[in-house]
Amino acid sequence: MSSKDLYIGCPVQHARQFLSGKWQIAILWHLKIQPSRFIELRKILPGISEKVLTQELRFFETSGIVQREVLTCTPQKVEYKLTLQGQTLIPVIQSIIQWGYSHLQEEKAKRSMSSTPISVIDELEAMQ
Amino acid sequence: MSSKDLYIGCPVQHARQFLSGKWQIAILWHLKIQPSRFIELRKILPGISEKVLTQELRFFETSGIVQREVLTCTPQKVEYKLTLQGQTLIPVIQSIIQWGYSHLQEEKAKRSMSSTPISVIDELEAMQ
DNA sequence: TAAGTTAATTACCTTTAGGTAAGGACATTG
DNA sequence: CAATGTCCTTACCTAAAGGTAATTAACTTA
Repeated sequence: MSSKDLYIGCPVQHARQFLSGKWQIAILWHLKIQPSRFIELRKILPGISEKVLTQELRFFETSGIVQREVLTCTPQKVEYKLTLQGQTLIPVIQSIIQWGYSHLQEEKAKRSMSSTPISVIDELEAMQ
Repeated sequence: MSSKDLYIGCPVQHARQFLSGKWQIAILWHLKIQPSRFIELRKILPGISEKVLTQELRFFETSGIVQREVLTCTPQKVEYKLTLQGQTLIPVIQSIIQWGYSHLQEEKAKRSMSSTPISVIDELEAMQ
């Protein structure tokens, strides 16, 4: 039994398939901003490997979240875009990103209130 | 550099620390429903190991998401509950679970429309 | 005092996720 | 026809996540 099938019936584990991967949210978020080609996604997500990018695109495709479209033009292009189902994930992703952003801001605010200079904290972080 | 520190500054990766673990959403969701003891969480989350449960509780504690409280009563009790910061995650988690639930329903609807009897599909799934 | 309960911790292991690097298929351009 | 660009696939490896099981410490109950 593969991990993808492990949690048939649990909403949490079901949703997790689409949101917990390192690059999944970033991929879907960018496809919401605009339908994109393979190469564009690779550029906009610095650090992602081609293996994982195709892997996730295939998974989203077979799950009905993303639609793959081969454009007959020159040079050859393959465009990926969200399906209607995929678009239902956008508000969820939006709330995740919004929370991440706010929580980061709060952390920064807390640090700048402390007596330790920010520069020192940043240095310490960089050393790790 | 640990994976927890890898993405300082990126809202997506920051939020992912709290939501992508196998049991994280389930733990927080239950703590929203009610403050709980270690043993209660273990019971309500069948399959979670004690190791992972303490691990996540420690992480949430040091992140300011969950508050640990030792109750001076007999028998000894340790209660975990969401902090104010932790409560800000609840709408996010709610939208994730809601989506998971709806998407599961859609999948079921699709399967029952197909010509293959559900029983056969279920058998095939069980075989994996 | 022995046994049980609660809340852990730890060492060890397996599984999964993700990264690296090589290469292939197909088309276009020079 | 060689070189280049796009969109992959594959084999192999490392690192991270998670599970198992033994153990502990503090306390309680019989």
